[in-house]
Amino acid sequence: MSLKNQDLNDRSLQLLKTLVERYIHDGQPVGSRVLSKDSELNLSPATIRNVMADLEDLGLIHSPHTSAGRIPTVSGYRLFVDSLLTVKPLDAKDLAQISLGLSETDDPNNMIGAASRLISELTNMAGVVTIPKRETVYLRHIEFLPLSHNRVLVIFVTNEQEVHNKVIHTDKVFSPAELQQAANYLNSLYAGHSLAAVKSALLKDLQQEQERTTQAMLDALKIAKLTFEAGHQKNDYVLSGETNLMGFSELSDRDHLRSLFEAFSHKSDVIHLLDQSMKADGVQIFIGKESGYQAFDQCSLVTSSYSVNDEIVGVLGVIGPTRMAYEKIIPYVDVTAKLLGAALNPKTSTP
Amino acid sequence: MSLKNQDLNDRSLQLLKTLVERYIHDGQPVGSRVLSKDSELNLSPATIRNVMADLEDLGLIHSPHTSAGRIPTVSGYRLFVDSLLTVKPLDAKDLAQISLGLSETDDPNNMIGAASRLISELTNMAGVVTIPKRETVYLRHIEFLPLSHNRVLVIFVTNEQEVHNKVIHTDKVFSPAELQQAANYLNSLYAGHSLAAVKSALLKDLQQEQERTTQAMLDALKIAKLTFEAGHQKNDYVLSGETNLMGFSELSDRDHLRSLFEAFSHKSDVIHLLDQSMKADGVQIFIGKESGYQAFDQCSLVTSSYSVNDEIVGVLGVIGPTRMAYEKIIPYVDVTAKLLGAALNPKTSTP
DNA sequence: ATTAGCACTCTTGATGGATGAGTGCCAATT
DNA sequence: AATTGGCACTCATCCATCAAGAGTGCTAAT
Repeated sequence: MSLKNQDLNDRSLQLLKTLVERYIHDGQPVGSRVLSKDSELNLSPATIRNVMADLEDLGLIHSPHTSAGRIPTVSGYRLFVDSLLTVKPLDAKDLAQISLGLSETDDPNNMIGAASRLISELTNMAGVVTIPKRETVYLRHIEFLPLSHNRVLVIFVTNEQEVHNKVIHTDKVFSPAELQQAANYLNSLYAGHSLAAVKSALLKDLQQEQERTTQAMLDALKIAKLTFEAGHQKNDYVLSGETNLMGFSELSDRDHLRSLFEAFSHKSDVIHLLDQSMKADGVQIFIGKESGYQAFDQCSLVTSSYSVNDEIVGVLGVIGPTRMAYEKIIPYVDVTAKLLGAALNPKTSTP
Repeated sequence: MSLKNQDLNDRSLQLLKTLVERYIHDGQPVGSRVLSKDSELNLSPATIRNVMADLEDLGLIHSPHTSAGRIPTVSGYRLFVDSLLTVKPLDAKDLAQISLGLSETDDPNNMIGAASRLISELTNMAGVVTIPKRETVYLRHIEFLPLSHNRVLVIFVTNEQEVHNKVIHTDKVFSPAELQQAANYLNSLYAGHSLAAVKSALLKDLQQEQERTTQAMLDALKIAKLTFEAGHQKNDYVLSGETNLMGFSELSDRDHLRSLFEAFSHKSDVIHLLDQSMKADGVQIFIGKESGYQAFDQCSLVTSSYSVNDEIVGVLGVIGPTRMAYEKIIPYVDVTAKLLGAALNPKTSTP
């Protein structure tokens, strides 16, 4: 009745491993017979059955019905990926494909898209990459153009080459010359400073300025305040190859598939999930219900954060059915994330 | 044996109409019995059957199998929407919802997204709106920022407030001051001209300039050439509520659904389809295979172009199953397109 | 501790009415 | 000449039954 020895000896683990591998490979519940033949250990099906019963008691596998084989539970998968998995190194061809795919463009935005497409094509699942989000954003340049009435188009550039624009409503109507002057003033004052620094300086300057300087400068500061008061960092991601997910029979349930795609549209759930993996570096894995979101019950998410200049700026990942070839997917994600980080690294000047 | 009178008398048309309406309403093939009760004309099922046989000979309806009722063919639907349909006017609540939804933002891009979302929510199908594409695009302002090496970030504004940016690779390395000077020069020369005019002027000026002016001006023109030589108008659309399509049993076929969503990702097919409706104004309808694209075999597309200042700039549409409530969808699309055009119209100054 | 044997359970697929909806056609009716 | 009632016929759908096969759990033997 009581479990023998340690609850999990090497043999049970070995069997769990081949069971998971086998199930991942052909998607059928695996029974004692096949497992007996598949495993190196020469054991009869009957013995295997005993071990399987133990594994089931531990909640690592379960059988969908009496006369079917066993399939891994979430805990089973977890144990598998954490300690049993033997990762396959990437072959040279794939590596070349990734570097090639990433080197096709200069524009960071296109590069994100390319990475997402690449990882989705390599894995035949859905690829997802978050838009880079830097801790410290430097203001590089700001510019104002008048629109009708009191509306002003603001264009500002952050970091190297990230262009943002928004429309603000000012208290009064400004002439083009006034706006030009304001931009010059603000550029001289704040260019090269971090956005956070600009915001706080702005508040301080606005108070002090009130007493000692010209109306024009005051106006400039007010406009700047309107510009920066709402956060401009878009929390967003690029998704590719969603349609690949329609090919997996395990996600066949119409409603499941629908809620999955709805989650992709709403974005917020996915973003929250990706944000979690942002903290850690290295590959992270959410298996099935571990994600905590209904829609992803039948899915696994393999992610890795990517870094530019040793700062983590985003996450790259793959979404697929729980039953995926983790030993291949993990290196794909790992390498692609690293290469993406490298490709995003602004080229250092070589004189 | 021969068809009586005119091939299609009023009665057959009347019956076709109620048949289509009935089928659209509850999705079941409709038989002679129900049709007999449903239609105003007091005819026995037997008579109806004769008429139905005629309609089938004309290719307007067909039956999926011997003992089922009839369903409309593409031609049947076509005849229905072209001449039989009685369009339902929009009720006030929906109208209010549309205007409200469109008035929530200033930014044209957000407005396109809002329109797409609105039409998809109102119809419970997929909404699609093309990014406005004007015939004549005016250059308003241009600006250069140096990047590393010989790369330059170009920011230019067209029309009222459309901001574009791209990275170009110049022949030589420019200082910030040189770039500033070039921008000033180009702004004074070309601001306010149409992009087409700028492009041709550029070529001419480049030749003439070669003989008579400074190197700086020549450089400026060269940079401008790099900027404008590739088209920048993105041919794109915003899609919403795709997931609604998963709810329709007639699109149930996994592979059909998949190829539909793949078409959405590739975009090119959809764009081509939408471009076709761009030419006509008023509501256009593609039914089933009429679109010419495999993926849309089971779908209908109801579109209307929308205009700003009497110039057609884009298309708004709805994608759903062939069996949709055309009499409701058509006014939805019609009105939303008109209101979108109005909302996009730059506000005229009111002093 | 391992294994052979065996009874048992449960899915899957095939088979075969029974039911009911709907048609097509023919002869009778108006 | 158009309409209608009647009737035989065709199919899809539903449901029950049955056999085959896979896999288990338990027990007794090794």
